[in-house]
Order: sequence, then structure tokens, then C-alpha cells
Amino acid sequence: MISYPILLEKFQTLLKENQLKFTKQREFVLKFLYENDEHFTPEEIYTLLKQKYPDINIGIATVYRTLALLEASQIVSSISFGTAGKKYELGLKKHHDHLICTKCGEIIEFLDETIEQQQKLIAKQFNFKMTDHAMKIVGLCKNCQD
Amino acid sequence: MISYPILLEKFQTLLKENQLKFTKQREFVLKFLYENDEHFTPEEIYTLLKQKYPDINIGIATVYRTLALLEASQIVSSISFGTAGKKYELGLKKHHDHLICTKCGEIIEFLDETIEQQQKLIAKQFNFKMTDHAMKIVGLCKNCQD
DNA sequence: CTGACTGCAAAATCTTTGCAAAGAC
DNA sequence: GTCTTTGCAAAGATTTTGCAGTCAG
Repeated sequence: MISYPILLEKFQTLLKENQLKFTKQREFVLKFLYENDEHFTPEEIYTLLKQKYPDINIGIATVYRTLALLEASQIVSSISFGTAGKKYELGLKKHHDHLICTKCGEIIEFLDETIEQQQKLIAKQFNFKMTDHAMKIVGLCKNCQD
Repeated sequence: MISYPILLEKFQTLLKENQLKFTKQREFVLKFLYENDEHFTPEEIYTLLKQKYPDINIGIATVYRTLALLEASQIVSSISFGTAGKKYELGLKKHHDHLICTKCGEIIEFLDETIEQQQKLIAKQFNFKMTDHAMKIVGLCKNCQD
């Protein structure tokens, strides 16, 4: 897994290349996602950041704007979650897919090479230039089956 | 593929079992999805229905309510489409997955047995009771690669 | 300094809800 | 008749935008 200083540098380079500025709000969002290896809604990121760092000045709009920026830069990725918006996670880890529990909302990650290979094959078959792919298995997790 | 009269009967039985009523609004939505074998947003379904049958009385709220009902009954299924809501399609055909073009928005369906099998296997591995699964391959379709 | 970024609040979307009237059974 | 469903408009929820002040480079 990539270390935080390296990730940060990557982000700063990317900003510079696009004449964008490096601000503490942007860093806070990045750092938050790095340190919390889960899936969050923009709202959650906003609330938890405020809670953890009561002194920082950040607005929900900035969280949205930053996430959009990070997603466009392929630094974070998002996953749609039912009717209720998207959840974001750091996107730099090895590609993986998700099991989503409809009852408790838990998201479990997994990686399956057979599926990865098969996806490439399918894209090729359809003359599709694949930029991303995602698989969700929806159901009840072990704990919620009672 | 299931014929419309049979689908309709299935729907009516389902309604009866749950002490729900069979209304023309509900039938219009069902019929629309049967006759238009594509993916639609609630808004699209509403607008197109109004356009095709200027005389019917139906509100957007009813479309939402009907789609929720149909989805809960597993008659239609939905697919999340970027930040902009969900699209619905009749869910009675054989399970299939989607290729989504990020430029023109086209959705291509495909079916791959290898992937279907693999998904079952994974759910089992994680002790997950799978109720649904979905795969999206996102990218540029043949026409949009220029 | 200059131009990008930010927070705020307002606006725009998208979806759900309350309610009185209409409709199914 | 009874109880569900409907359309409407209002309310909610979520996300985006305009703008004047702030900040990075």
C-alpha cells in the first residue's frame, strides 16, 4: 500500500500540473480517506472531519468539490449505494469489488482474479474501451441473516 | 421471453396477495417497461408515458411509487447511473450485466456464465445470502472512441 | 498581486409525503 | 361502503452554484 507522504506528493503534483492550489481543506479530505479505510458519504466525511478537528474551517460544498476533483483524478472512487447517493473510498488500492448488505449497510471488499480477467475479455468482445468496472453483490451478510 | 399477458397476470396475483389494488397507472408503467426494452429514469418514464398517452392521468409521484413497488416485487430492477439517479428496466429476463458508455450514455447488456458462476461462489465464500448482483463495465463504446 | 478556493446561503435536482378526492373490489 | 391509490403541491434530501471575501503561490 502507498504511504501517505507519497500519496500527498502525488496529489500536489497533480494540482500543480493543473494550476490548482493546494489547500488545507483539500488535504484534510485526502488525509481522512487515507486514514479511514472505509466507504463514506460526503455528508459523513464532512461531519466526521468537523468532529475530529473542531477547529478546521470547511464547508460541505468544499467536500463535494474536493471529492469530485479527487474522483476525476482517479485518486478516489465512488460506489452507488441504493437510492441514497454515493460513497467514496481511496481508489489507489488494487482493484476490488464489493459485497453490500442491504440490512446493515456493511460493505465488504473482495478481489477475484477470475472476474477481473473475464471483464477484460468482455470489454474486448464489445469493442469497448474500459476505463472502470465495478461489481456489486447485494444481499444479507452473515450477521443479518437471522 | 415472458409474454405480456402472463407478466400482467403475475403482477395482478402479486397485488392480490398483498391486498393491493390493480390500477391503470400501475399497468401503464408495467406495460411501458415491457414494450420498451431499455433503461429509463423515473422522469423519462413519466414524460414518455404522458407523451404517448396524452389522456392518461398520472403523476410523477405515482411513477416513483410504482417503480418502488415493482422493484420490491422483483419485477423490475434498477441500475445506478453516475451521480444522476437510477434507471429502471424490466427485471424478468435472464440475469445480465451492463456496459455503460460514459460519453453517449448507451447501455449495452451482456450475459456471461463464467461471471454468474463466480459470483455465486464468492457469495458463498463470505457467507452472504445473495439477493442480487450487478456488474458494470464503464468506458467508451465503439462509436465514442474517436 | 493575481487568480483560484472557500464558506455561506440560495438554487437546483431528485425523491418522498400529507391530504382530500377518486377509484378498485 | 371500505380501504387503497392517486395527483397535486409542499416538504425533504442531496448536490450544485453564485458571490464576496480569503488564501496560495
